[in-house]
Amino acid sequence: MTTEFTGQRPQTANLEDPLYYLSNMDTIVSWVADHHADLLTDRERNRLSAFANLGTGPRALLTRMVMRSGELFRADKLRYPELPVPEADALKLLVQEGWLDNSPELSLDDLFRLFTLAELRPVFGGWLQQQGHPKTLGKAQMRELLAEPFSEPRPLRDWMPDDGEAAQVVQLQDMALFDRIRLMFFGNLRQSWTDFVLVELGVQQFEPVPFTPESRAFQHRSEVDCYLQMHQCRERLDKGEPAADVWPDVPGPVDNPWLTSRRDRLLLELGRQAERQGEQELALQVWAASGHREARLKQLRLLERMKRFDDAWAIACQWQTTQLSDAEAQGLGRLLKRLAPKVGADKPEPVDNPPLREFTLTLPRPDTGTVELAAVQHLSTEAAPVVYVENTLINALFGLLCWPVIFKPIPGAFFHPFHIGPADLTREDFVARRAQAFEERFGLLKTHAYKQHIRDTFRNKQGIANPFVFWPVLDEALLELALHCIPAHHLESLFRRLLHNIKEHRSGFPDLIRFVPEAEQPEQRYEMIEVKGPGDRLQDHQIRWLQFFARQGIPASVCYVRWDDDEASV
DNA sequence: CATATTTCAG
DNA sequence: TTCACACACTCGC
DNA sequence: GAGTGTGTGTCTCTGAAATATGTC
Ligand SMILES: [Mn+2]
Ligand SMILES: [Mn+2]
Repeated sequence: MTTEFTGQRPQTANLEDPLYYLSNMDTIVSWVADHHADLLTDRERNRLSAFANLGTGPRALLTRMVMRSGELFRADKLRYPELPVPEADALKLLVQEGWLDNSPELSLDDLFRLFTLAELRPVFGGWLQQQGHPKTLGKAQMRELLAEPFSEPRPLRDWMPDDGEAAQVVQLQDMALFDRIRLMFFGNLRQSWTDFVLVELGVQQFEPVPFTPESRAFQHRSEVDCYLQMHQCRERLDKGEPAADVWPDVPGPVDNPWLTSRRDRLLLELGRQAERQGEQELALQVWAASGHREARLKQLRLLERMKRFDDAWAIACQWQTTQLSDAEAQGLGRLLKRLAPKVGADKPEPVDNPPLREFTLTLPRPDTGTVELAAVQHLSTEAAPVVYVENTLINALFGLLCWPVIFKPIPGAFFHPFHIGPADLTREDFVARRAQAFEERFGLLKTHAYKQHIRDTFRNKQGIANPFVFWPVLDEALLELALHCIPAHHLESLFRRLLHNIKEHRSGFPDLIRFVPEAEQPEQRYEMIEVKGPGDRLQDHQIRWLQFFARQGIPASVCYVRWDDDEASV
């Protein structure tokens, strides 16, 4: 049986093939070798071709190990009856060919991951007893006590000299290469070999978007390196390594907008940790280097707290002259208001924000369930049903109407069969590259044809992944209510604002929507309601949507809930 | 011995 | 191994 | 009011096996 991919796209292997995982691995390896060879070093190319030339048994066993977690394995825990050769033979060959190291140095942590408590007790029991510790320690406590005196890594034989038949431990030698090809294939490190299986099981369905074999996530090796290096930095931060130690290893500015925004996010997080670790100057420096909105605001707030008002004022004024998103304008506005008196400048003109409709409900405290559900319970009637939809409804209507635009086969947007959405969805030029196509979909909103398009898409694309459609919360009844009650020109307003900044505007919608199908005024057939429990308050992006609703005449309000047994707040 | 958590497989 | 949201705590006015 | 940090549900599914941990 051939394991080559057939045709234009990588294929998922049938699960009745006991070596289905090997078939999938071969598919990825040959796809990368065919389409990304110029992004590989000579050594990497040779390694991949050596892999392809391994016998079925060793290749399958190596693949199993690559798919499992970690790089260290006990030979006695590798049991795969589907292999055509004994595991021991396959292992021996993999060691010979340099894919595995059969006597790796093991740290104490490695040892504790590889062996069970019962296996470790005989090894360290004596030593621990000599130190006066009880013999019944748990694994974590044992490791804690041993960490200091046994900090030196050593081979397994030196850890367990008494155990004549101690299990063999092997270490995978080229995990970095397998991660690299996975990254080049998927364009991210979040997806993996398991995507093939989930598709085959039918758990996940993807829109089949045609793409040319030249389509790929990376054009230059330096981009792959940059991605991998930033990923490492992120992992080190997550592990708790000091920001000052990680900062020197963050790649410098790049001219690729996608990698730039990933770098901006990394620097935002690095700055947060720096500040938490008391490194204020480092935080300022890192945030200054990040183009992320939140990084800029944090830089300014920190300067403010350090009483460097003139520095902050200068940066803020400079920033204000650029094109600001709603969120930026909101955050910057608050800062300027506070900074102005400190530097003796005139108070900035107050923005006149539209008033928001508000009302208060006093409800019995529910013994179970959230405040939103309590509000639904109270507000929902036969004639005016209320549904808890948050972001899902408007996003879904948009995703269904604009389905063909979202999955338009634009160069570079799709490059493997497992895309939830186009790779450039949150990039600056996403809409510009599809402007005409979006206008055509919006044109449908003026013709009443849109309802049928949305219904048809709902039925035809059922279950297929779409970045805007969360299928489990949608049903025919909800869809029909929404189509009946929300006027087309309201939908157009909502969708246009959504498109104006997808990343910032796809969330922040009110919790509830109330439908009043029989209302006479077509524009009064629904209302969106944000529920706020005691102690909760509107978030910035919720406020921005609510203000937008108010300006557009879209019915919305804020419902403040009080519990009727709560004396204090009466 | 019962229960929670982690890992793996498909 | 993220994202969106609620909730809890702090500070200065 | 504003900023910050934390917890929670959810993330792409389901079931089984291994093992850590707590209680008796
Ligand atoms: Mn909510
Ligand atoms: Mn709410």
